[in-house]
Amino acid sequence: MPELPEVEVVRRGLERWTTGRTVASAEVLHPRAVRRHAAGPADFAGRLAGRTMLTPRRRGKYMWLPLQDASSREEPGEALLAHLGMSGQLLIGDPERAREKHLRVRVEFTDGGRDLRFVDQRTFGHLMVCDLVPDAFKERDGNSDGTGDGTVPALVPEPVAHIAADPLEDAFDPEAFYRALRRRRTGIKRALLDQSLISGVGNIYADEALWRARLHWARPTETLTRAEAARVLEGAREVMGAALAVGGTSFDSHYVDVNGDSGYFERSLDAYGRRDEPCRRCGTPIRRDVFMNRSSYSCPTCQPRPRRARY
DNA sequence: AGACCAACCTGCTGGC
DNA sequence: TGCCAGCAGGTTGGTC
Repeated sequence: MPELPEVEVVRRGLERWTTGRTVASAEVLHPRAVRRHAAGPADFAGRLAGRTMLTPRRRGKYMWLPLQDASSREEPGEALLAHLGMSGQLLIGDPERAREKHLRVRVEFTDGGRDLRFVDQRTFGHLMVCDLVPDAFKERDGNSDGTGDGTVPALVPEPVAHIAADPLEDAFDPEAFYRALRRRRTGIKRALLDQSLISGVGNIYADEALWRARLHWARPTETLTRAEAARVLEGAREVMGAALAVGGTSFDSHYVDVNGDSGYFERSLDAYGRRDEPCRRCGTPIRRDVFMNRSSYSCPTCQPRPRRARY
């Protein structure tokens, strides 16, 4: 699914509903949902039982809940890590309600209240319990990413360590991003989707950021000027911030918050999904190109194809 | 090292 | 009606 805004919507819901609650038991209904948990489903469930969930964090499209032993005050060394993939949902609700068709993992709490469910039709998403390791960006601080208490987490889950900061974190370094772009020999959209360069941006918001920056998706990264790179970054920040403010983008019932409610940003999209509809700047019909077996939407007038294109 | 693609899944839609 | 191709917001592991 879900790109940064949609994941952040879910993170905020979890913050409200799971923080400080202790797990009674976890049930894995589909082993593929925890395939990245190397020790297997039983170990996954065993590591959750008796642990207390602390304030959820997020970087890019990953989110995680630090796990504290109920009897301990020590800093958490492990976290429940979640990636929603293409169709994953984390839902909070009455534990007695019917089981969803694609329910993969269910977590019950010692207070007997609302349970936490991982529902995922396509099973590209996953959950795992993993170690927290030092954050490559920890020397930076004072962020305002809206993901917590105003400080960059000193620790991140091991699988998150290899991805870059996301553009809504203060830990994100625009100058390093620009240098990385210039070093690459690829197209700007491919670079935007590369989570090791910038995290949180997916197919929708890449197209939206490029539309705002008036750049074609196949523009070679090594030819970007500093000003153009800044425009893309600013476009990404603005569009993801605006989407977050209205609950994210929901084309269908997959992309919902922890209560199952959809966001409203679809109507504000300027490029994505608007094939043949008029560009909101110049009126030219938006075109759709196939690239990497996925769609790219752009305005032929505002975003002319570069002479030297990179795919 | 960096670039690129196929693979991993289920379900829905549109064309024939 | 059935069947099949195409499409869907992501990441990885492998090849070159």
